[in-house]
Amino acid sequence: MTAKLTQGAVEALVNGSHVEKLVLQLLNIRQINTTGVPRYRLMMSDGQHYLSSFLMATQLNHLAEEKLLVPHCVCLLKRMTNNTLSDGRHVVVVVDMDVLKSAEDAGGKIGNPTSYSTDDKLSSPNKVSSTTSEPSSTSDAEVPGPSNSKGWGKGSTGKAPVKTSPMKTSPMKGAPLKTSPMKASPMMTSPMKGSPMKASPMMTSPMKGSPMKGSPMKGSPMMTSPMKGSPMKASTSSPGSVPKVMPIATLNPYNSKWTIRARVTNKSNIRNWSNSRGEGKLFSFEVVDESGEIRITAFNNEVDKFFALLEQGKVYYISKATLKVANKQYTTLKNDYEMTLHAHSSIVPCTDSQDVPVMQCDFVPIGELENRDKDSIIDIIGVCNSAEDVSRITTKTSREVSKRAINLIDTTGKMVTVTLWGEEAEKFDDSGQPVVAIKGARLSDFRGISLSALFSSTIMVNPDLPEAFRLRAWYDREGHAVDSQSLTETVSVAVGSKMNWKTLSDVKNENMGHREKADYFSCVATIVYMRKENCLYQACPSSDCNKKVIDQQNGFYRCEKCNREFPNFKYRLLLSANLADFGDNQWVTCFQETAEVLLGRKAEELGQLRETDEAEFDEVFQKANFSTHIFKNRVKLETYNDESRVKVTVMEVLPVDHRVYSRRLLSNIRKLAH
DNA sequence: CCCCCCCC
Repeated sequence: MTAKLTQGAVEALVNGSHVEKLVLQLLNIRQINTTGVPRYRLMMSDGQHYLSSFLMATQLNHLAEEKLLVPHCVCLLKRMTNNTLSDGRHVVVVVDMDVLKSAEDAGGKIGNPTSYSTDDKLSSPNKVSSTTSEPSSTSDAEVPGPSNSKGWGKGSTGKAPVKTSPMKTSPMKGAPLKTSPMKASPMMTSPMKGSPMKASPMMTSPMKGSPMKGSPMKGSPMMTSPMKGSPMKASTSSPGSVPKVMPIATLNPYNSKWTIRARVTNKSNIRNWSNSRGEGKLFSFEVVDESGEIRITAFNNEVDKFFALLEQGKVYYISKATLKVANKQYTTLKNDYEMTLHAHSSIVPCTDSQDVPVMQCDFVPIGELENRDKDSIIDIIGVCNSAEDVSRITTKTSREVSKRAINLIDTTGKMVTVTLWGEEAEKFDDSGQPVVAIKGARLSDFRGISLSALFSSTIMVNPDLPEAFRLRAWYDREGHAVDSQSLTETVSVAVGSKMNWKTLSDVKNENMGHREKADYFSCVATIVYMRKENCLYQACPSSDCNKKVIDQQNGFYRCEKCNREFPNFKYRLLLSANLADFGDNQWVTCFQETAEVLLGRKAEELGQLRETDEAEFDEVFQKANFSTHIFKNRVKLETYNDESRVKVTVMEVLPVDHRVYSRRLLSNIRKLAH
């Protein structure tokens, strides 16, 4: 049986129609880069036409790596971004896709598709007949390169000659694409309504714009794979030519004949300096293109010449500046070099600039900050759901500076506080819960985990980035209702103020619970034993009664408290557990809610499990054992039959990683232990 | 040629 392909799909894509859920047959797959994260280009057929300009988003690479995507398999394309390049060509970025039918099951090529490659509209050096039974992709050996590199394939690459075998790889990496934002936007998954900002002409590259299913915070291919050995590199070496636009990533101090076309992402104020070596004024700015980023500094005369010309967010042709090795101590940009302008430097505004990316960010999900090193420089994006008012503080060097702490949340359910300084603090407006992206913030361990903006940080409010659109949609849909757990301690965190931290030996040494009223304490401890045999009991099914029922052995259960018999009962948990910390251990009692948290299962589930699958029932306990939590406890001396002993009841169980106070406690415990 | 990155 042959699979049914979506007829006319290729034509619809080429015409820019909004299409979804296409069933297409893979005719060819090819890796288009040799280094970095692999990127695959697909040739797909709808049975009538084939098109080779499908680019697979990297999160689908596993399909290729698991050898599921082999020629003739039938695919369901669930999500795409359809990009029309400025020269009319199309690139369809496949964002989500399933393999419906293996190549084997599909039983060969379906129909006799002919080429519908839009590339054919252009003169192509390696045009291939569309009637070949095994179409090769050589008519478009490359994903289109940036800007003025219109040539396909032959002669357009630097290191490797273009071969004509269908599976050849090219040296191009993270190929930048031109895009028409208006064409791409209807296929964006994020609703444009209630978007962080009106769509601006400064659209990011389509790859950057590809929604990353499952991992919205993963960096885009652009961010992770700086373009090296791009076609543009070779183009500059053609003899007698004027300096061609070069990718920033290819600049080095040994070649002075270049022009870059780049967007200003961060422009400093003019600053004066004075030291033993002299005095003067300077400002610096950062620029980005598809390939990378670089910092540029202007001194004295160049300050006068260029400061007013350069505007943040605008694109310029820049040439004739001095490249020198960047001092990594002072820069957070991903470039080994930086630039200094001199008397002959040229900076010219560029008007056709929409293909130059806005910024290269590699956002770290807030929930992942805990795994990053203190003082590391990271990019962060989140919804600012609350913010402090601006305040003035005096630094250790007696300078006055404004500061404002803002709280960011994201889909990880975590919140982090970021401190903004100076002008950024003063002008920040948190109204409307804006999406805030910060490039180059520093991770601090102050109050647990917090972030601080630096002079070099770029703060973007409601940036025109796909991550921002996704966050906006998430926040408006559900995020606003999420009670995010803060990684940063705040005085207002109730849980912090209520915590009466004790080690288990403290509890004994201080005779806690011996007074008339119960004592409460919190500890970080590990479960070392649970009495699973008696952890469940059959309780009265009436909603507000948890009394143990007596099995009448006739299908009825009697509750003495309610003085009634019921045909059913409910399971309740009453779990005895032994907790240990580094110095001591303690038996505690966990009732229903806390036991459910520790075991990760509902009482009813566990009851069923015990009846039906004892092995899995045991597994639940195996899994929970030796887990470490924060326990909030009540301790009280209780007397049975003239025998007194301290009884500890767990009131609440909190995950260790969620509560910053535990970090402090854990650190104290570590100190004590040594 | 600068290189400050703050405060609770």
